[in-house]
Amino acid sequence: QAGGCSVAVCPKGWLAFPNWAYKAESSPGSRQIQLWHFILELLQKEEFRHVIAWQQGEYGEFVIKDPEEVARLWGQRKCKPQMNYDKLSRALRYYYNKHILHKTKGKRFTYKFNFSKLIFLNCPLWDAGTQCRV
DNA sequence: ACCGGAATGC
DNA sequence: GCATTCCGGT
Repeated sequence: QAGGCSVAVCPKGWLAFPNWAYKAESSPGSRQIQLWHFILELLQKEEFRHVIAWQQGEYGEFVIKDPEEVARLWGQRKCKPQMNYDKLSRALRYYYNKHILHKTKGKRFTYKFNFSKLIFLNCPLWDAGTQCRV
């Protein structure tokens, strides 16, 4: 669609978020890949469903099924072979204050995206009235 | 497992 | 600004 709202299949039904969320590399220039972007990239692909996947029920919630494998893949992308889940999870924790992610308390390896915040922060052409709906 | 401060690098 | 590394604390 014009404006750039894409739709992806998730176990419960549909997930909608903007096109830029799908891109492997950040569009302008060639900025470094960001972790939340990489996470969305893995979630998008079925081949990684056994490593990381959307959680049923809660919109934007996902479970890391194989933490060390996700860390290995992330380290591979960033050329950081010493990457592990301890370090990766610290990076995820920095997203809490930015309201990009938060932890689902009580559920192991489970986090939740705040898509509306991501859209609001990173898609300046979108105002409050043009929210993406399912 | 999960949290968040501190130092450091790019 | 966005992690990476390390780590003491819950």
